[in-house]
Amino acid sequence: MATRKHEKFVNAVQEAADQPLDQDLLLSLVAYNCRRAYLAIMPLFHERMNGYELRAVDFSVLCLLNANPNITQKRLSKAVKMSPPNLAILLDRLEERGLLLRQRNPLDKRSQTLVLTPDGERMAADAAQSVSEIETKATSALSDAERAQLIELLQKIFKPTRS
Amino acid sequence: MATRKHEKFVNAVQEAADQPLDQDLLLSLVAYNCRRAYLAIMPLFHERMNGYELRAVDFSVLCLLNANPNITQKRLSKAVKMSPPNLAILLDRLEERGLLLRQRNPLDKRSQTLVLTPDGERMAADAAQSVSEIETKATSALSDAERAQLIELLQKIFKPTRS
DNA sequence: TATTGTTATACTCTATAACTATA
DNA sequence: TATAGTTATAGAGTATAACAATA
Repeated sequence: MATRKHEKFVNAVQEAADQPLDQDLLLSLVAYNCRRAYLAIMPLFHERMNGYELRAVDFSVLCLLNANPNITQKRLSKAVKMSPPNLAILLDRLEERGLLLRQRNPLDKRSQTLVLTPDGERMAADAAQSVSEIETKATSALSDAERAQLIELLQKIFKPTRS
Repeated sequence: MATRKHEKFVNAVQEAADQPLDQDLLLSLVAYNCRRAYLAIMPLFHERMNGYELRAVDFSVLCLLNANPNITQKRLSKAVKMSPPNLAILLDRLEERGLLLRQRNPLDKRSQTLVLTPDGERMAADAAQSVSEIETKATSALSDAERAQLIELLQKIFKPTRS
């Protein structure tokens, strides 16, 4: 009967509403947990980086250029996994803000080399300090040893094993 | 002199080109490593999920509805961290494909409850099996114990500590 | 002919405002 | 009045094709 069926449905809906959400399958997947942890940290990151008007990629670029002055856009593009067209406009913005300089590569005039300006270096250092504080806060549930091990395990996934 | 300065620049560029990229700072950040590991796994995921015509979110939705039949869109929306407008069109697509059913909630006619169809359940099960295989492959550099510990450490970051 | 970087453009994702129907 | 869901739309992020300059 339709009423019988409907009664069953009402019960099922009521039970679903009372039950806590079962996420066991997703929570057993490494990728899903990586994403969740990342999404948990990033709001703190964004909040702090707003003060510098930097997005995550912008921060990555500043860090890489600070540690690797005079590399080409090509190498930077590969490092930040950003396509050359999209990197170009990111660099336009940072250059307009006086944070970096594009110079024609004297060894191969097709390419351009990148260096931070003194302002860029200062911002890279300041932002890195802030990010380090955020990291500590965001991973406060972990001991130093756990944090180190977490990073080691994550790197096993994406770092090529030299053997 | 300009030539002297230029010579220095040429040397700096040459040296930068010879040097391997220094990414130490970024690699010391948990969030960065989470993202890198995630990005390393996802291409495998996408490749396999193309066979089912499912994106990551679609897979999450199928998993959650399989484990939690008859929950409302509201609860699902929160679980997958997707805004109601965006979830609506995702559900439209899955419903059109005959994978799920939207039913008016008899206990509160403003809301709708969601259930997978038999086809939806089958696809959820098949896709979950595939994803489990991908996970094994993508994390093959880790022992079972390491994999379990990695997940535990990640969850410490985003799971609320009940204390 | 191949490569670096740019411009233009399209596509996907995500976010927000305004509406409807129920409560 | 407030809430669940939808529609419409705008914005950010990402991807691709075509071009200029150089190798």
